[in-house]
Amino acid sequence: MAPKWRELADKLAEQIRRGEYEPGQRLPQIRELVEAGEGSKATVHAAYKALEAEGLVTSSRGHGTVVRERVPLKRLGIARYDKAKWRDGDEVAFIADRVASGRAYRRNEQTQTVSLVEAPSAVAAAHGLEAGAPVYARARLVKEGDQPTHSLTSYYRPEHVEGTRLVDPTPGPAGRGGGFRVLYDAGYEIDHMKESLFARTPTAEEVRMLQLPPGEPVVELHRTTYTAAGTVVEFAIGVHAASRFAWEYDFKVPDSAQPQEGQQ
Amino acid sequence: MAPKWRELADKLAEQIRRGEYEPGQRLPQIRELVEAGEGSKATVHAAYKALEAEGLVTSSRGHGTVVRERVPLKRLGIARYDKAKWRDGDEVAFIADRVASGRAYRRNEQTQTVSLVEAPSAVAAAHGLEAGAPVYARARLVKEGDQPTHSLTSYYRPEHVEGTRLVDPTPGPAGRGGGFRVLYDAGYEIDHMKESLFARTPTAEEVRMLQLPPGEPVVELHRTTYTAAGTVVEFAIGVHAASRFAWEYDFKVPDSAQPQEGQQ
DNA sequence: TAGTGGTCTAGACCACTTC
DNA sequence: AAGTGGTCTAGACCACTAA
Repeated sequence: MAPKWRELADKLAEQIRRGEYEPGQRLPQIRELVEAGEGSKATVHAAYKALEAEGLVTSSRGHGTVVRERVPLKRLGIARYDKAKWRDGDEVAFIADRVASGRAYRRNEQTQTVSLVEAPSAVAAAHGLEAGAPVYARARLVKEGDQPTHSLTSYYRPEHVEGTRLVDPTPGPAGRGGGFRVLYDAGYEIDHMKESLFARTPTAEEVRMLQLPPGEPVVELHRTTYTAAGTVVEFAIGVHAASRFAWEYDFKVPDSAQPQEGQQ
Repeated sequence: MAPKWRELADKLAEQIRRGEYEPGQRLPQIRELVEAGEGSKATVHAAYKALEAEGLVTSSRGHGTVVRERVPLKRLGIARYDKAKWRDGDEVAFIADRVASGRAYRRNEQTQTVSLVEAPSAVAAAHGLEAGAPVYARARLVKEGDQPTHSLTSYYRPEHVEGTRLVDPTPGPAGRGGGFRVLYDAGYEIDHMKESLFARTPTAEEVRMLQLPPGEPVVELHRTTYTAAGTVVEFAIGVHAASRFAWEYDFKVPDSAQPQEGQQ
């Protein structure tokens, strides 16, 4: 026998899925359900909290508990890194995702801080440095309108970026073409990348910064960018609200018994 | 001012991170903290529940609340699909991950059911069929020892697999080489793939089936497999416990102004 | 100011594990 | 049987939102 709060949550979830409560609509007030005999206030509250953790509703004091909109995922393919965008065009590289998906660019949708820090171990490993070696960290919080969608922190070796716009701590994108363009102009043309992804529950700090609904997981993306010579010129860590993105990769089925073939 | 339960949870989380409580060790009993003046039982319980949702501890009745082990992520690269493994070798394709990471193969670590179903919309879209068209669904639950790690359901078009071992509903891997080998023998050699990933909170059913700790997210993987001619021969949906996997992809930075180059 | 969800208490009782 | 976390109640009070 499931606990009472679980049964109530399941009942409400079922009603939401059947469309009896539509996105944007309010669920019954907690006190109403208490009077209707669904349990004490704490019990009903536990059920509402479960629904919130499962991403079905959001609650706010003074307003009520409303059914969440189901926003379609933004699909991120590797085309967002197309050299033509940042090398030849006017686009700012790290808003390429948005451009690719047809959203308008608005100013000040990104805040940025640049600082010289001691490399955390993952960063040091990617750059082939010892832990604690000095690296430049360029952290930005990317928003879509008022809504933060992800944070992205790039780490650079000082000898690659000192004297460039990248270490100029002016808010906003690093000028035309963004960070990849700056590296290109400095003689470091990016050539290939490795992306590594995993999901986890957010820290309390991330919940605050990304304005995550309770229970929403995050996807952490580690991106290592190499020149043709194999030098790592950027290692970036992104933290994304899970419900807003999907990642897509195309590749040939490898065959270690055959020479490498062209990329899909 | 954060709620009392949040402050207590943060205090304990900090102690865990500092190593004052080591993995496997018990946290203080709820009643102890109540007596120590940390709040009422409900308050302390709320803090413990938050720690559990954040993946730091697991609680069980009669036993206590223990700090979780931090198991290293299994890294999944595309090498796990290497043709040499399933075409030439003895390995069963869908245990290739395990073999690659040095784990022994044990029998009966996989249950399997095969059935003819009406294609859900995502499946129909991938195969270029109309929703509701008949497809074979081969569902398995992959375990490592007693611990389920992910479920994987493959969808095939009937004309590709009828008469093969794939539609023989015997539990266990589909014989030497697994599903890709069966398709190969039937004249459908796989050539390239598309993988699409996103994270979400699990359904109640998935929590049960994958034995997920409360609050643990899942990663859903959609894998589309093509022949060289571009025919989709398999579309698979995997549901993975988030804390156990990371995915890795290598790729060239695309350049739409240049001809395609070799794959990294 | 009225109405909403959120927190907190004190205590009873339940369900599971371990001995 | 003893000890653990989990559920539940009844009610007080707090914090935020909207009219």
